[in-house]
Amino acid sequence: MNIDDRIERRLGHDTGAGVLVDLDAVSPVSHLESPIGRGPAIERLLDALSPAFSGSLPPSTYVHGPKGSGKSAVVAALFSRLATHSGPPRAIQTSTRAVEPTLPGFVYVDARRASTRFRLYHDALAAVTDESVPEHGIGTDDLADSLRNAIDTGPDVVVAVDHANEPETPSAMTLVEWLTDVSGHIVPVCLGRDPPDAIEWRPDATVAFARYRRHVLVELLTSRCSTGLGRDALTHDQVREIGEWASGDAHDALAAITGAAINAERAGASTIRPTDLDEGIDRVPKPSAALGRVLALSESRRRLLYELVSLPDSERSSVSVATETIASRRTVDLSASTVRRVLYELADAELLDRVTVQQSDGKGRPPSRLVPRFPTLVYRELFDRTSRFG
DNA sequence: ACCTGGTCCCGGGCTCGGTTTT
DNA sequence: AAAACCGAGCCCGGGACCAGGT
Repeated sequence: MNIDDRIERRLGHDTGAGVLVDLDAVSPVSHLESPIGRGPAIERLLDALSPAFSGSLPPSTYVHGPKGSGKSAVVAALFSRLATHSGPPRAIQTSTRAVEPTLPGFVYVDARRASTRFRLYHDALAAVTDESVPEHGIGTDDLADSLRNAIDTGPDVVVAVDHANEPETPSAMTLVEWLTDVSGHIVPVCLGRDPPDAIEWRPDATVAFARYRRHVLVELLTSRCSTGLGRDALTHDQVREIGEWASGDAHDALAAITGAAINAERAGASTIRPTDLDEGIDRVPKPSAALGRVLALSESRRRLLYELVSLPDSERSSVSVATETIASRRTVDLSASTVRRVLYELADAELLDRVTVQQSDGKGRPPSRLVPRFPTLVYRELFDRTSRFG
């Protein structure tokens, strides 16, 4: 038993009696195999894809709706299930008897991790072949050729690309062009927050997601808490309070609950106390960026944000002060000038807010305070947990 | 005029798969 | 077969320049 395990045990992580039993079960960044309360939306998606079940190609489709409305959860779960029903990869294709019409392949990729042509082709190819795909050292066009070969020799492929039109991801239009440039046998399905008339791309079909209705969100939260938290860690009234506060955004609601549970856990409490809940809610800014966006950043940027949210307010009072202290940290190996540039980039990407302070000491343009725009408590915990293993 | 904060851009170097040479 | 080399994408560093204040 190593030291971390011992500490974990003292923290009650593996006793089963703790407040936070399974972080993944309540975390806003993990999705269930069977999403809760989105039956009608799943039906509408299946309606749109229905030509695939009778042997023809489904239309290109744009799935849209606000943050935390279940788009990713539903499409990821649905595509992963559909993939098990579509014909197995080419090798066995010839020996299978076609009892039912051959379904196209179904592939889900996340534009947050595949924001360049190279990465998009890489992830799509990795999903349709068993062979390993090089991460570096090969040209984008070579990768496109490999993808074309893989697709044109088998059944058509429906590729869902999640998180289009975010600050650090390409537009749906661009993603679709990248895919259709490779092969005419790819049907694109894009997911995004912008309404259909606000984007350039003209899909054949659209599927809209609405915010969770209050009682559906409460049902969702109750279900996830039942597996993720200790028994009676959260009262029904508390769940309702969160549901009320989150106004239909499952991401924010789960982030608040997870934060509250982390807080209670650290304090050694046996249930989530009102102060824990307040703290959990307090550490989810509104509006909040999706935690998944932060986690998709490169290692160096995640490290930088971790250091930033760990700073006391006084050291975040201006970009230059924050730059100086972060750059001097031993765990950060970026130069001060890069830290500064990245902080401005993150603010531009709306992961940080720059709040200009009006204090007239000194000359020059007044500095601005940096305020994180994502769930900081949960972020710190997730960062701590993942960085524990090298 | 002067100062500091903020934006934008690009050259260079790093890593790593593929290719050529030894 | 091994080693040297090449070129791909991507990240870092930093400088030029613009914006907004005294």
